[in-house]
Amino acid sequence: MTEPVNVLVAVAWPYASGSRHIGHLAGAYLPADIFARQQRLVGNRVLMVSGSDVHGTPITVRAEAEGVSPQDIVDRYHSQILEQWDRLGMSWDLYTTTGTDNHARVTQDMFLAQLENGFIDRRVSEQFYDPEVERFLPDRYIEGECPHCGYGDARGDQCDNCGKTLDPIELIHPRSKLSGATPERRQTEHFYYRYSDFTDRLRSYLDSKTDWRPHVVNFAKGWLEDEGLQDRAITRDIDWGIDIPVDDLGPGKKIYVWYDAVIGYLSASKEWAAGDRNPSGDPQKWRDWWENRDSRHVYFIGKDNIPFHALFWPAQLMGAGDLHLPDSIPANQYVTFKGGKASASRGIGLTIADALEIFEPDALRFALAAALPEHADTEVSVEEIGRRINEELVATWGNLVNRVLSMVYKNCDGRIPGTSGHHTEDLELLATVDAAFDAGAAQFAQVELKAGLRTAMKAAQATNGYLNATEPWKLQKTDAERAAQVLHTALSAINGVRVLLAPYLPFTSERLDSVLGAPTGWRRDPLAAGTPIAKPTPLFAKVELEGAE
RNA sequence: GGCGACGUAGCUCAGCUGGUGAGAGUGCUCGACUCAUAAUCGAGAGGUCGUGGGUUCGAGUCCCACCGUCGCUACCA
Repeated sequence: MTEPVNVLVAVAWPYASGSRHIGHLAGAYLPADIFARQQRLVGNRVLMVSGSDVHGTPITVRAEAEGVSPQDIVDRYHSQILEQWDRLGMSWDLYTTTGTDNHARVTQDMFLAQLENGFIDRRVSEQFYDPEVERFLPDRYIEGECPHCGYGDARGDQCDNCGKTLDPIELIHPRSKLSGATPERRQTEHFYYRYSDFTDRLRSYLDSKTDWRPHVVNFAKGWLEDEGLQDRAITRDIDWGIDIPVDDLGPGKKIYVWYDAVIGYLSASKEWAAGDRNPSGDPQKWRDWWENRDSRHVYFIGKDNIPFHALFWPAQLMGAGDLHLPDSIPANQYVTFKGGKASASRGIGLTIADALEIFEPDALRFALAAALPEHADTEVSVEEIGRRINEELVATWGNLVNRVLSMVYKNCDGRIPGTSGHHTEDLELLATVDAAFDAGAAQFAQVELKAGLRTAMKAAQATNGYLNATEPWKLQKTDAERAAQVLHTALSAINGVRVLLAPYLPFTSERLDSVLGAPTGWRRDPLAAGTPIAKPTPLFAKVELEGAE
């Protein structure tokens, strides 16, 4: 085997406002968890981090609408998200929030380093201001009449009716979404990050990423094509956010979300190192991932997040010092429902909570993993998820385990039989399963998780075929010794397949530990003959889908 | 408007740097089997690879145009 590598599995930070839907799950969280689990089995040192993004205008607006504090909103959704991760089997090394003191400190340190290095400066600009609620307004909080189509409720950034991109200045009869007041223009001073200084470095950085998915690298390069990256303000007139570590601008200003959110990958790594979950106890352990050229950083995000992770975040890292840049950003496309992008706020598709009401966690993970939008938008529906579970997961894998365990239980005194040698067909089956580990490892290295699942399922199908060919239920009557050999072989194959599937199906794979023992790595372990087995029960129940959805 | 991705069997999708008769899963038909959650295994039917041009000895795979779908368009993150 190759030397263990330090792998950072960095997962997009969900916004702690509103419910997550299964598009988010299939887009980022589930593939991250599958990948992380497989990498741990391979023997790599995995650090999988993420957390809830607690800053941003929408949270403050929602808080005001409900008459509670932003922290109340954050607490509500963060705990809801945590509970769902638990039910889904997400194997975080740390899932934190951007609301910690640690995150504020790391963000401020990075800000100061970039300021010191000359990549942050101050500029004055004009912004829209709502005099009634005394707050500066993001573009999309200004509404008015669209100058192109006359639609009355166009937002300041875009008209939902004709789809044209707008500048709030263009709106006819602009009004604040918060109060309805007519916005005023006021001057305000902010810190800007000089992203434009990094255009050339980013260009060669992206040019070196020849193995990235085409849609990711093309999209990122598209931003650099013309005049390169633009500098962006990284502070805001807002009172909910991280304090600016220098007081040059006066009160009422904070660091803005999208500058600090990506820093969460680093701050969470430091929080992990300093905490109880770091087995080494060394608070400097984060350096093994961030200050190590041989580590590998893989970012799991949806395609809407590509600019932030392929451009802005690398530029921030470059400006802060010698920290490890993203090695791979296997951004997924979208899961669609009836042709539309999943969106919890628009009521399209299923929320994670809805899905967990209908499907058991492993079955849901299986169905979504089989439909990951790795290369193109992928259509899913409740019926399709149910079909995948019943026709593929239950029929091929669940039934295989059940039929073999049932025969072993009945015919072998309830214990794993030993074996007195193998026939050619036995060895062929085991060789097929073992070969799947090599094929699967190659697919995981490319983060082709859908293909990895197919590889595992093919091994399961080969085992079903082996049973139909050898017919141990007949041998039992004529040649019990050979029947035991066959069952031993089939169970050994299952022992391999369950490891191949373990990244996808953590709960049910673990249920087999009592019979097969815990996996020791990305391989098929030998069986422990004589291990008693209980009367088998199916790993998965079929889903009953009544009528049309 | 600009940019990007996608458009391949009924359905959901693979097809890498162009090269023997276009694939998988599922569904459908037929057959085998009955240990197993009416599950399994085998065989078969089923496709103008969006449309029209072009490059090439040869294109699903490269180029152009068009049609359709989706997304992004920098103050949602």
